[in-house]
Amino acid sequence: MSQEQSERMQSMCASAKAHVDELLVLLSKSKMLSILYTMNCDKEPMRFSEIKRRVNSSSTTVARRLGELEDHGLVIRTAYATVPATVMYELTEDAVSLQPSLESMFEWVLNRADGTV
Amino acid sequence: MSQEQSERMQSMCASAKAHVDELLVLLSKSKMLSILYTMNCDKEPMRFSEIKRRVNSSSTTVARRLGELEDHGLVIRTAYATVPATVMYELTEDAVSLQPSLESMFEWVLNRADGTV
DNA sequence: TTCTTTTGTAACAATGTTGAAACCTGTTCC
DNA sequence: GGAACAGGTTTCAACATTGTTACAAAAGAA
Repeated sequence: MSQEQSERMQSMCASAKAHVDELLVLLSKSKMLSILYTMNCDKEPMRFSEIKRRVNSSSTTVARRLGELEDHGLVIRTAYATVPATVMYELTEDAVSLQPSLESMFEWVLNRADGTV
Repeated sequence: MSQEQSERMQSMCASAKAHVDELLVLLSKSKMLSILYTMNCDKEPMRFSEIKRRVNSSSTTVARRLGELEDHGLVIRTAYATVPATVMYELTEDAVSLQPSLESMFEWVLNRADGTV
């Protein structure tokens, strides 16, 4: 960790620490990293069913995660009045700026998984 | 995500996918990211009590996480026969190679937490 | 002898999380 | 009218996770 970073941690007030914790809890929820990773694959907005299919989880969980991401301003939900319904999800700029870290994290995970096979 | 990366994902066999999932579940456990981040602060081995103090969690949880990390070859535990007991934990090379991603992830989290204060 | 310390573990009650199943909406097709 | 579709929500029972408390070991200090 950088010197600058650890200094920032130490000088943080209680409310900032709470926000850091909140974000870490958010990112640590089940399927959260997979959802973010998946949504960055195609840079385009993605449908609910497509996300669900790719991360291989229940509607309930996917809906919960997407809701949490929306609450935190990390995804934007857009509903179209088609029949049947079409809803698109896309990452906000803030979320996109997290992607490089996430990508190299997945790179590490993929390498590690290869090794264990 | 890189073209290469998404190709790798798609061509993965079931067992590799299971390993990826397992690693993601591991990294998503509570306090896990904090522990890895903290242990990278000082590049030196760290005592149990120091880790516990810094991530602000119960002995039980910290012990569980460190055990899981050890099981996955991400930390090395060394016990010294002092009285009272001294036990040092340090990151393995594999874990150290994850740190750049983790650092930039925390950088993002810190920036985001700053903004919300 | 009893207290103290570090580093845990075991048991357990409380709490949190999950997915399955049922249900809902709105519109088009038969 | 009834089915079908996407995209959910609600409910709920099963399951997972958490922290608290109690305990242990080992040896030096009081």
